[in-house]
Amino acid sequence: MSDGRSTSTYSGENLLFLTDEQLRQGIEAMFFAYRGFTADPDRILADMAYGRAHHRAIHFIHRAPGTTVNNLLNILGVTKQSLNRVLRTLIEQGLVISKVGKVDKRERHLFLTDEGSSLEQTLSDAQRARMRSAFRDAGPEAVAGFRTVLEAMMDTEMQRAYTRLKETGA
Amino acid sequence: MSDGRSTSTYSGENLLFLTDEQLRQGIEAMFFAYRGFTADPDRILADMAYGRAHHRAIHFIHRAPGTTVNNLLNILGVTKQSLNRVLRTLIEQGLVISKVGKVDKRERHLFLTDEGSSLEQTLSDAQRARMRSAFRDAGPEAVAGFRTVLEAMMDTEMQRAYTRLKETGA
DNA sequence: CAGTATATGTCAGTGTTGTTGACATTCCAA
DNA sequence: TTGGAATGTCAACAACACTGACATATACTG
Repeated sequence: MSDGRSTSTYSGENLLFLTDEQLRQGIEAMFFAYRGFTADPDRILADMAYGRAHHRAIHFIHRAPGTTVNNLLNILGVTKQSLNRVLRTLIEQGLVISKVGKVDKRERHLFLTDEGSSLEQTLSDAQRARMRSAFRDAGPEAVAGFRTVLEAMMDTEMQRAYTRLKETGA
Repeated sequence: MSDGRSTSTYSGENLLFLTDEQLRQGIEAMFFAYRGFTADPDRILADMAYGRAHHRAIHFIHRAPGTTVNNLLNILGVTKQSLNRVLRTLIEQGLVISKVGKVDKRERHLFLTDEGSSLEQTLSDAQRARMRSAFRDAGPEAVAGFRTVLEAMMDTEMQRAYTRLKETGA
C-alpha cells in the first residue's frame, strides 16, 4: 500500500527522501540511535538498584520540581501503579521526597533531595556528553533538522508536553 | 574524537546549539519521539500474543533473509536466551522458519513465512506511515540533518551494523 | 584421530518495568 | 451530607531482559 504511492502521488516535486527505502533507513537509524542514547546512563544505573524508569522519573522531577504524581504520569506515559513502584524506592532510598499538597491534600508534590540531585547530575552529564558530541559532529543545521523531524514524529499530546517543558526551561 | 576539527571549525562562531539547555531539549525530544515511533506497532501487537521484541526480530529477518541466529543477536544486542525465547514462539506459530546451514551445519538461517511476511508488512506499514508524515512535514533538509545526528549518536559497532544494512538495501 | 572451539538451544533463577484490580483518602458539588 | 471523581497506594501478574550452567552438533587444528 505504501509502495510506489509516495513517489507517484507527489510526482513533479523531488520527493526521493520519502521512498520506502529512505523511510526504512530512518526507522533503523532511530532504533540504533536510541540504543546509544540510553547506553551511558544504563551503564551507570546497572551497578545500582535502579533502572531506566528511575532515570526518567529523576529527570523530570529535576526538570519540574514540585510536580505532582499525576503530572509525572502524563509525561512518562505509564500507569500510576508502575510509576508508584519506582517512586516508592526512590523515596525509601532518600533520593526523592514527596510533600502533601497544601491546597489539595490528595496531591503529592515531588522534589529531589541533595542525593537525588547528585545522581541526576551524574546521569545527565553522561547523556549530555554523547548528545553534545553528536551535535558537534553534525553541526547546527543538522541539529535543527533533527529536532524538527523528532517533533513531527511525536504524538500530539507528547508534543504539547515537550513544548511546555521547552518553554519552562528556556 | 573528532573534537579537534569540529571545535576549530566552529570556534569563534555561534555555538549556542551546544548549550546544556539545547542538549536537554534534544534529550527530551528523543524520549518523546521514540514513544511515538513505537506507538503504532505496539498497538497492533498488543492484541496478539507478541510484543516489541517479536517486532524487532521480524523486522531484521525480513531485512536480511537467511540471517543466522548469531548475526541477529549482534544486531539486536540481546542475549541468545532472550532472543531464543522470541524465536521459539515465532517458529512455533509458523511466522519464521529456521533452516540448517548448507555450508556450516551448526548455523540456522532464518526466514519469514508468508504469514510472517504479512505481519511484517502490517507492522512496517504502520511505522512507515508515521515516519513518512514526519519526514514530509519536516522536509528533505531536516531529514538529512535528522539522519546525520542519529548516526553520530550511535555506538561505533551499531554504526557499522546500520551502514551494512543501509548498503544492502540501497 | 583427539582435543578444542564455535553455533545453537535449553533450563532455572532473578530483576526491572510494564499491566490490571482492589482499595483508601480527599475533594467537590448536588 | 452524601455520592462521585480525583489522587495515590498495595498486591499480583506478565513481558522481556539478564546470568549461569549445561547439552548437542559441527568445525577446525595439531
